[in-house]
This record gives sequence, structure tokens and C-alpha cells, in this order.
Amino acid sequence: MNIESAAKKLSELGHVTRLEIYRFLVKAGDDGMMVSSIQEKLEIPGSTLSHHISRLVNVGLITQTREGRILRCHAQYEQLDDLIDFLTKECCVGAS
Amino acid sequence: MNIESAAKKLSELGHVTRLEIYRFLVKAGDDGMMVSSIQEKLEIPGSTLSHHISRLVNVGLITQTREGRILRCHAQYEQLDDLIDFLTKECCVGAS
DNA sequence: ATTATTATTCTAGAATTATCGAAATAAAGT
DNA sequence: ACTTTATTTCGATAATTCTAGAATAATAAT
Repeated sequence: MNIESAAKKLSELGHVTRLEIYRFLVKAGDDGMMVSSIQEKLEIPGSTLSHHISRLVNVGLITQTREGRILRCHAQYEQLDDLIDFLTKECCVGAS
Repeated sequence: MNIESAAKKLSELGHVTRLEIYRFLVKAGDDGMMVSSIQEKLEIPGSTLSHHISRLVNVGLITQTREGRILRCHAQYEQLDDLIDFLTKECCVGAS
């Protein structure tokens, strides 16, 4: 993971609403959650929710799969793992 | 760590310049780095650098210690560990 | 075809953040 | 006291992001 990509992902997670969405999806496991279920939990306008979801999708932290009329969101765990690796790697290599 | 605090920290890390600063400090170990050394590496105006450093300080991700005229910056590793715990905990607890 | 449901895209105003020059502050040396 | 060095604070402008109402799109049911 390069630094630009890492910064983008961190930035998207760095908003309370989006972090809540992401946490819901991490807890939900592979089945993920319907957009409508997320909206029920957060109680925010659909357009606002959609905006935040699309930002998370754009940086690859979550994906969406359509099932008829409903859209299901899924956390992409690997992306988070890569991000954490990026943040922690080479810790203290330059220490005296 | 509560969600507001986690989101703030993630947001501050979600900027390329600040992430670079933070990565330098993680690599540097406990001795940290002087502000002037960071500036040498990044080649940005002092006022801009100071702005970014102070944001990282404000959320507790780094600290500063004065040694006469120079200021030394240090990564606060525990804060990062707490952040990572927050992001990964309860993974898949609601999975079917 | 019409309607209902689910969700996104468009648009715009409000709020926040980024950048950087200039001025100010802090500490040390002359 | 004055100068130099290291760094921050102030102030202004530019750019981005947030929020949410209105309009649109996609799918399914009647």
C-alpha cells in the first residue's frame, strides 16, 4: 500500500458517520448489511447515507452486491489489514 | 476509545503530509525527531508543517518535548494500538 | 403500464480544512 | 540589550467536504 492510498482510506474512516457504517459492517461479517438496515440504525437522510457509503466504496474499504431491489454492503477486511500493516511496519527501525 | 475519538485520530492520519510526519516518527523510535529534521525531509513551509504537527498533537497521536530551542516530536504508540483495537474488535460477532 | 420500494445522483448552501507569507514568541549566544 | 535560530500563531484565500431536499434510476409486484 502506498502512502496516498493509505491516507485516502484513513481519511474516509475519519468521519463519525462513515466509521459507524464501517464498524457495523465489520461486526456483520461476510453477509454484510442492507443499505436500508444501516439507515434504520443511523437515522439519517438517504442521500447523506448514500454519499458516505459511496466514499467508502470508492477507496475499496467496502463493496456492494445487488440482490434485486436491495443493495448489500460488505467490509473488505483485507483492505483494513493492509492499512494496519502500513501504519505499524518499520516501527523504530531508526531508533538509536 | 469511543467512536468520536477514533474518527478524529483517523481523520488526522488521513492526510498525506500528516501521515508522512507520523510515519517518520514511528520509524524514529522513542528519540523521535526534531521539527527541523522533519521540515528538511518534507520541504514545506514552516507554518504549514506547524499546522499539521499541531493537529497530530491535538488528538494525542504525537507529543512534543522541548530541548532548549529545539522541539522534538514523538509518536504515541499506545494511541495507535488503541485505534487499531477499536477498528478490529468485535469482527464478525453478528455473522450468521 | 402503473405503482411501490430501494437507493443513487444532482445541486447548492454551510462549514471545515489546507496553504503559506508575515508577524510573533521562545531560548541561547554575543 | 541585540542577534540568531527554531518554531508557532495570525490572517487571508483557495479548495474540499458535509448535509439534505429534489429528481432520477433500477427492480419487482399488481
